[in-house]
Amino acid sequence: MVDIFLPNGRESHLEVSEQILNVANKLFAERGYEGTSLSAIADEVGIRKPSLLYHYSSKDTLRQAVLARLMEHWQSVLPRILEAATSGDDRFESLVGEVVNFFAEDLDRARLLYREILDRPEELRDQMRAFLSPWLTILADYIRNGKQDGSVRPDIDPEAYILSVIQMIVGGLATNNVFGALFDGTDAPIERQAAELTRIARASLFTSEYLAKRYT
Amino acid sequence: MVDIFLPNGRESHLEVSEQILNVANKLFAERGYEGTSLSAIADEVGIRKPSLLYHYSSKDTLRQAVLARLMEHWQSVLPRILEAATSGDDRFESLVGEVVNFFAEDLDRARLLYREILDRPEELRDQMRAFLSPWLTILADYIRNGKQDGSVRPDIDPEAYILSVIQMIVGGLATNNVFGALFDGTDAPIERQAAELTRIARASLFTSEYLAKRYT
DNA sequence: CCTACCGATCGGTAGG
DNA sequence: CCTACCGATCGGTAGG
Repeated sequence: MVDIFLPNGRESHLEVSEQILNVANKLFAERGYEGTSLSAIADEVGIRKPSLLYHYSSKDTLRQAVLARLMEHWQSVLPRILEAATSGDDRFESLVGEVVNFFAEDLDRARLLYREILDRPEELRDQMRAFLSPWLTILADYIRNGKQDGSVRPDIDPEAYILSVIQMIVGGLATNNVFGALFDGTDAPIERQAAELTRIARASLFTSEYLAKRYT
Repeated sequence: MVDIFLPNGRESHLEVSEQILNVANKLFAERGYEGTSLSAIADEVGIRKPSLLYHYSSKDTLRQAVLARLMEHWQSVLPRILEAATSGDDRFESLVGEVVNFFAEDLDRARLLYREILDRPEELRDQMRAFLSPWLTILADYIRNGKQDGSVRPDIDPEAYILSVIQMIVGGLATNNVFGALFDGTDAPIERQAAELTRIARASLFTSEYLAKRYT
């Protein structure tokens, strides 16, 4: 824990093990796990590969640490997200907005998560179950209640809807630099895509009667 | 071009270069480009690595050939898709259905495409522009017309909507084995997810007035 | 935190 | 289509 200028030019006031985590997160997201060497990570941190292996005893250990930190971060914002979903005036916008913000504020989160899903589906399926199931159930029940009182469309498939919307948000942001580049203009495609994602999620959830009452 | 039993047990009646393409497509989709060695591909085909390099002079050449074949295949079904989009009675279902079918009939297509987008965004952005722009323009105009006659929701962002739906379909199918496993039951999650994706796309596009007239 | 080093595997070539 | 082989790089270890 020293304040020095690193070879890469950035001043550091972070523990080395945390710097390693940050660099690994970035490179794994950009180039993938198999496409990133331990030397490349060590270089960008400003240490040698054996020094890296002192902090994380293997490449797989480092990968798990990066993924675990993402999941912990996600869990730390979960209470706020769930509160947004079940109270307040514009709860739907708040809910989707919180999820969008979490991934939009660091697109590498979306890219890393998507890569892990493609690389290790069995492991991620278990992780997603652990970190998503609690509020998947809550939200699905919430949607079913909405069907009863007529605010939610009757032909919706609650679980499939929620998972599709999550996937649409994460995937849409992870691929924003490709799909967003197909827009006419060249300006601010993230906000534009995020806005349309929110609109799609809202319009496909609520009945027009409810929307007319709420949003006019 | 001989009919023999390969070491891997599958009878072959394909040109070797086509077998290589098939195996490479599968392994690139499953493990990624960096996670797949030329030896692994050659082994599964039943030849040696230098023989593979006779057909494709480098690993990158092979990657480009795999991607090119996917794009050509996509272009070959494009006319049918565009026809479905602009004629017939239930044109919307046909359009989305064709896109869903293309990727659902071989999930490795979706996985490969998504991996390429993450691995090489600049290259894929150009490819997507070439293979998507022609009908992105057509469909966007079509949606704008729908705004005029009241069949399409006025607050839609045509380009962002189309690209979001494409991403939702490709991403939803590429990650189906992970997200689909979170459903209650264990049966047929692809059809269930595909059905909900179609519903979301439809409900977020049309006005309720138009849907009431069309689907009752 | 480092230097020095390990066996294994990588993409690719020579030559037939 | 093969065997034999190349330099480079991989993840990881020994030892300080």
